[in-house]
Amino acid sequence: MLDMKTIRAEPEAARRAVELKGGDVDVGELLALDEERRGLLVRVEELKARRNAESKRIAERKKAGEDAAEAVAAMKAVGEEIKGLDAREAEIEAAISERLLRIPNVPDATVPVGATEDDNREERRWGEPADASFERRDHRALGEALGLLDLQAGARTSGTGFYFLRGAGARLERALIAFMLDLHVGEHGYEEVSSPYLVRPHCCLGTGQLPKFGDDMYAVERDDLYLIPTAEVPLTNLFREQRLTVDALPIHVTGHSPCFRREAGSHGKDTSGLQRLHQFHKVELVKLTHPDRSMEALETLTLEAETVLQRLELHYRVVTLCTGDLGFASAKTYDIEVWAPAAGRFLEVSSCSNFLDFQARRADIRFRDADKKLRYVHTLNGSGLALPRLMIALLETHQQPDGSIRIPEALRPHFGADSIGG
RNA sequence: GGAGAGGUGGCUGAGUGGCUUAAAGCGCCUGAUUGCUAAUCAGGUGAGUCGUGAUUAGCGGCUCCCCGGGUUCGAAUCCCGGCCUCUCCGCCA
Repeated sequence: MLDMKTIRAEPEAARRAVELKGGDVDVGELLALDEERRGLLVRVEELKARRNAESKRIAERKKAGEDAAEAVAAMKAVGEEIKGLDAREAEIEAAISERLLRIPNVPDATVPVGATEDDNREERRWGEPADASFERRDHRALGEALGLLDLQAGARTSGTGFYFLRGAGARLERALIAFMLDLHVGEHGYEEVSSPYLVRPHCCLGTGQLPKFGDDMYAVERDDLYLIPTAEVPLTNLFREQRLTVDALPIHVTGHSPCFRREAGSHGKDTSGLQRLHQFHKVELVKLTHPDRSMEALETLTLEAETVLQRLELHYRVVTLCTGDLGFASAKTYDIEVWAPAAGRFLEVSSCSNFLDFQARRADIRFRDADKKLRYVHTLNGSGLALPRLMIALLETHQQPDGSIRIPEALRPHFGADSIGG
């Protein structure tokens, strides 16, 4: 969340964030509430100062054996007045924080202004689209022909949006997860973390899924837990309420988890096959950095995610999300989109974001800087990468004219073979 | 699920209504001293917020001892409710 002091000093930034990201908070009203609260504070704190001083005098007088009944009665009245003002102040404060939690993060100055994904800015492309020397089958046809994928069975057990992988399909998923984790741990210096998949509500508040996006998550109401929509939630909250030392930064953690998403309201759009699912696997990258270094950390984070695609010999591009497409908590986001030859389009496999101190403020993650001051860290995360769409691209790109799938060199040690169906 | 114990600053840990302005220790910072990455001594060292002020200073107030209520002139301390942690038992992959 944004700091009330910052909003007070620069209300235009908050207004801009609300407007560009389609928020529903009235910043003017928020400022008025803040004004009222501060006025109230001045009054009530003055009363409390009087009460404190007078109570001390009462204690002294009682010790000296003097009568203090009159002062006690007067302070009783002051106490009542304080109670009333305190209650009013608490009400206003609750109204303020409710609004603060719903104000989105301010887009970074380098983020293109725009409404939809059409306004995103392409930064670069890597590799070439697969050659068109033969008719490419899509991942559904390939998955069916090779016995890798069973969507009908997923629908029967759990509904649409769930899938079974079988045989080499399941093995491919496992190999990709292991490959990515080994890459990030071995070459990019991340600590591997295995985390809970169910979390308490305050964790979702910390990373920004709550209060605005509760409908997007599966809730286990009986136990007041949410199924994680991404490992970002536990991996970031691993550090909640921590006081880190400056030399502990940057912190790099990676982990694999299933991700659960209700995808409410997104039916019918690009949902074919493995494109959009209620449950999928993902390897996540999370960084905590010094505030001065988060923007450069976003660049390396994105490159680290890109490395996965390069090693897997997959064509991709990187785009900067425009203001309207930018997530609630993010100040700047790069999407990595992999080319799916049969689908004939780029599929998002990673979203790399810098949240600045937006999440750190909510989750209360601070560090002691060189000057001994406590400051909020900056948090970043990115997929490294999401499995189903990665598998779509891999199957469709590396299919051979004979119907088999070539396993890219880098993946073979983990997969244990150089092709599927070859 | 049952029984018990407990939640106090960066950490350990005292504190059963006003002498707490939270002891002491550790850690950290500054200085002194000793001819050498150590020892000793002295001093300092929490967070949030409001006001004032101001090149991020300084000064003053208020709040904060898990959270929320209550009692009281006054609560870390007493009462009620909740959350969490630990130990043992039970159950269990």
